[in-house]
Amino acid sequence: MKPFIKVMKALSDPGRVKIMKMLQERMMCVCEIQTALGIAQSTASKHLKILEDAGLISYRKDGLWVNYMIADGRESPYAASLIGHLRHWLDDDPELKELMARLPGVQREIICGK
Amino acid sequence: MKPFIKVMKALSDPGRVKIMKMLQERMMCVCEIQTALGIAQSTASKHLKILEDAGLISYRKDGLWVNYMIADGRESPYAASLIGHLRHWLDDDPELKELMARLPGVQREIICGK
DNA sequence: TTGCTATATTCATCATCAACGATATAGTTA
DNA sequence: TAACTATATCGTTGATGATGAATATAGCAA
Repeated sequence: MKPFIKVMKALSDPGRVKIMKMLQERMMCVCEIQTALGIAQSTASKHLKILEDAGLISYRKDGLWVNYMIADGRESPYAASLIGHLRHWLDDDPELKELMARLPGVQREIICGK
Repeated sequence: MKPFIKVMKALSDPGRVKIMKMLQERMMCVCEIQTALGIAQSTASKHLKILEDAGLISYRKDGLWVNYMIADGRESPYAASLIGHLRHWLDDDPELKELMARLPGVQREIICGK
């Protein structure tokens, strides 16, 4: 029961759903996600941890950066199923569409390296 | 986005997931659900309202009783999809198995009509 | 080593939610 | 009509969760 509840809870927050939709497009580091959503760095980091605990995303370290990406779903069948649905679910949501349109302009080189 | 979040939130509570699994077996009135889960009547009623708001269950009044049942899913594609998955998900969960085993003994005639 | 940078963690605050008891409502029966 | 019963709603309390500022950690560079 617990793994299932974890996945549901993780996807019960609009900010985390937005992160999933963005990662569906490409992998991102924390500062990119923070900037795209306009939230504090600690908030972004915590959301990512919750998604990762649920088996919905994974990460790979690259020097100082941490690249987050959609998980392969091997860790949880519930996560795997929801990941699949989220590939098309909410595609018509106006707020998400606007976010996705802004996504190409969100690049770590511009944001972090000042 | 909001309807999706509603479905996820509704299924983020173990008690409500248990209600879904029980209703999958047969329709039930509030006092049966209350007894099966060992919770207060007001708590059961509130859980049912949350599930109904999410489009996961519906009800039919029968005199003084209110029979709750799994929704047909026409109200929300997210609800419809999760309802489908929940037909087999969590079937191996020990706590749920024990609950389902007790279900046949939970009958409104025995509980309510004292 | 020392500094610099991206991320993680801690802490405090505020909001949301689950729980129960008490009360209100709706429908039945006498 | 007046009781009785199943359910819904109202208040309140305690727990959980989201947020941001501050601090700690990890890794690169000089």
